[in-house]
Amino acid sequence: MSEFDRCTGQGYNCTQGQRKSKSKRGELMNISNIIAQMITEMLEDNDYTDIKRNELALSLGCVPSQINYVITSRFTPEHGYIVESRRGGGGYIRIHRKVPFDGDEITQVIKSIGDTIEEMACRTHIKNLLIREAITANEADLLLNATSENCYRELPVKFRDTLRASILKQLLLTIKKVNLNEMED
Amino acid sequence: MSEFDRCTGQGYNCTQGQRKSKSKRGELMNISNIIAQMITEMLEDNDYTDIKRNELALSLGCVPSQINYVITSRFTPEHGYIVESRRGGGGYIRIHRKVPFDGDEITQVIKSIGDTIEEMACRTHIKNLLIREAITANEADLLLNATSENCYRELPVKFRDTLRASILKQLLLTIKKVNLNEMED
DNA sequence: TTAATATTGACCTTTCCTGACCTATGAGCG
DNA sequence: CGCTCATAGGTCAGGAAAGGTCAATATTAA
Repeated sequence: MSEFDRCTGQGYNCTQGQRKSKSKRGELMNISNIIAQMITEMLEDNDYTDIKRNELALSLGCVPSQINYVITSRFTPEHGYIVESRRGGGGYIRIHRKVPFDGDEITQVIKSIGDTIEEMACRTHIKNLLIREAITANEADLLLNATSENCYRELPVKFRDTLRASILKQLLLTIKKVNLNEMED
Repeated sequence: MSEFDRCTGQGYNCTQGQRKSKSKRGELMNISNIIAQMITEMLEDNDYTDIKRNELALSLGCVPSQINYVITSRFTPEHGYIVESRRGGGGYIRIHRKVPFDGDEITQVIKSIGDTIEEMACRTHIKNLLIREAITANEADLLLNATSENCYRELPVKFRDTLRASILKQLLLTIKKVNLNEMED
């Protein structure tokens, strides 16, 4: 079972205040899973959901930073989510509906990229996507430039492949989302 | 806190986006946003609009200086606005919608970006380019995501703004090139 | 036991809101 | 004309209201 699969279960089961009960599928219902499920449910019928970090933490009886933990560990681009936020009065965390991961080329590439990727491997992925017409020539051009070693000159070598992977995944997910939106029109 | 208290999350109330709402993101309506929206609406049909600071503040139930706050934080030249004002009897604040310059806007932005740029300044540039129709909504989306702090998490803080600047410039160049190619078709 | 996950709290940054005090303009008066 | 005062808008520092980061610890899974 992948890490991702763990937070897609049915309704959470936290009846009698037992700190760690198990749901039907046997997932440990710790607070992180409960938070993840709440968010997942909120996203069922909406393009995005805004959460108020402090309020949610209060209502769940956890510290606010745990919300961040859940988001950074389970609502990542690899999982198909795009997250934005604002601080200050009236701040929020906005989580966009999961971009469906249905086995298309873009998804496969995103999933296959680990935490790091070299420039060459990156180019290969992009060219493949172009050949298979999963992305347009313009999109390929953007991706190639955004992940080109050129951009990373200022950065110590050891960070380059990490950043490249991160940006590539984020951009691919955005392209996919944009494509889906256009198909709906 | 008792163990029991931990599982009381169901009642949590959040604001949610409309499914398939493409136009406006549901902005949180604090007073600053209301003021900003009022000004924006007043500018929809006019090149400029005059506001009376004290009157407006009174009618909105906020202190006059909050009007200044909104103007200096959201109606800056970077956002595409020019503001003038007069004090004394019959004073006013006049907000102009900036006349689009006819040169190449993308180039101007690239030039204005130094070696580093923060996420917020970056967003402002991108939104401004979008407003001026120098880039498309999809391109803006890509740019926003490629420069989102999310991508740079793994990097030591000191490199983030440098890399962001580098990537933003590179992407803008690519977009510009693509635009030129398309004009030739 | 060891590695991965989860939880917590101290401290930080951004955004919003407020009020005290400052500056400019114009009208009226001596 | 020059002074004064009422009527505007301007500035700034401080506090409040959010969310973010990080590293230490605790718990669970392998």
